[in-house]
Amino acid sequence: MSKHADPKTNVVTVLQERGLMSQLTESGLPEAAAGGQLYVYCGFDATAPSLQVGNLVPVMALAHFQRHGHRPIIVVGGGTSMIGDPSGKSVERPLLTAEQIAEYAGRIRDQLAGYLSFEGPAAAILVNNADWLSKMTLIEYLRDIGKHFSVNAMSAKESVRSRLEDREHGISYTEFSYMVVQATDFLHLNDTYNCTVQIGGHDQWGNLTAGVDLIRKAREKHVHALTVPLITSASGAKFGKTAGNAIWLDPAMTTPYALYQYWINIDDRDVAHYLKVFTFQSLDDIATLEREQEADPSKRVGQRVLAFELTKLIHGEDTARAVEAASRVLFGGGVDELTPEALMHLASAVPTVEIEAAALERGIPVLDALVTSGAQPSKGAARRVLQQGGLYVNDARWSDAEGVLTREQALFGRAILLRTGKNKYSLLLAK
RNA sequence: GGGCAGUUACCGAAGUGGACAAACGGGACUGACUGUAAAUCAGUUGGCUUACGCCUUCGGAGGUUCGAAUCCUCCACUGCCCA
Repeated sequence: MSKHADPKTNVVTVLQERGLMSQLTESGLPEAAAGGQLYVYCGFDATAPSLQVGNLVPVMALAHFQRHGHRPIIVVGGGTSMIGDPSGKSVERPLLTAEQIAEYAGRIRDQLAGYLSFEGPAAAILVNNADWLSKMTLIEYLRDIGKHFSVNAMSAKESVRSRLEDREHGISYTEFSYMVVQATDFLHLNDTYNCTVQIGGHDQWGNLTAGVDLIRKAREKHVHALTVPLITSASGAKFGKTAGNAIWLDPAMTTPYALYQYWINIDDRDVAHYLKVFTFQSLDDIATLEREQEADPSKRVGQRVLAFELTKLIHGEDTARAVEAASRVLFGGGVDELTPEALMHLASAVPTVEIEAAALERGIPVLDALVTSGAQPSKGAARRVLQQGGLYVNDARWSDAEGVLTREQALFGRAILLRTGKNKYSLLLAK
């Protein structure tokens, strides 16, 4: 696997080859990239305490830029998050305090540590747009920025137009201004760092070009905008979600085990595509994996590499090995192969609930166990699953709703492995 | 400020006094088939209960009624039109 890009290859070509490019302004970015170090920026919302896997697409694009010697700038949207992008449908925007944003910024930095280097000649820079947006006066904003925007042009942008036509929601003046504010960011970064490239999601195109236009009008400079594609899945399921919940990069919000499992379960048809987009594996290596995958799809070689690499990038190699091992026990040999050491690995990977040894001695009603372990939201739901034949205790189907779990079932005298459905595990562990 | 329309479960959307825990679709869950895949088929999808059943829910608060998601009053929010 080639970790470092061939510096002679143009970064734009690389992005294209890997399916990381959707739209690009016709402003000569490939030539500019070949001509020397560029500052490339991408903004991230600060409304959630963590990035999610969907955010990794622009992150990968930034990482490729950095590996070609360019400097990434991460903008935490402390200011813009308070306004709300009209392309997001949610109306309510939490007003975050400066402390919260600072905390989120720190987390984002940690989460990106596996992707971007914050040291060296191409060190990534992390800034908060509240630092400059909150200092701007209304008069300055209207005179220096607003003057360059035509309402007619703004109204024509997809993000605004769709809301104007939407009888249900409409659009507030605040949200309407979003693109102007984002363009202000670009202008500021251009003034401060001579930043000339902005990256964003496909739906950000209108906002990115607003910045390009502003810099052209206000500074008579030509800068670049590039969007990464919206990642889709072959089955039509939303990318980056399971059961409607986002896959977060924060291990407290999505466990590394769950993250690993998410990638292991990727549809065959998407594997090669995702390997290109989300890993740094060489295209040759990916082609090899693709051939192996075709020869024997049931081995999931592609998914295994995808899951391992992603877990490693996000949580580090040790964690990746641990969750890989845990997954191998659960979906390979099963409980028969479980050793006391492997059990400890499982406990750190699978959702685990500690119980009193005495409670286990007395016996725990199985339905209660399902609820306390968090495997099911209510006893009714637990009963339903059981009646449908979806409950397994230590990998053996369990059909007695009145049943009680005792030390007799416990592995090594202290652990009971619960499973609902095909692959949702949880562990009860006596102290 | 005035007028009109709307707010139903995870989402969309029916329901306009009793047969409503609330149609239908999507999503999700479970099973069969499989490879921890896809597709397909079947079932499930408010809480408690072995069950009879009981309890809570149709934007919020009151009211009318034997009985309210449905009628009335006030309030909040959203959209459209007028000023």
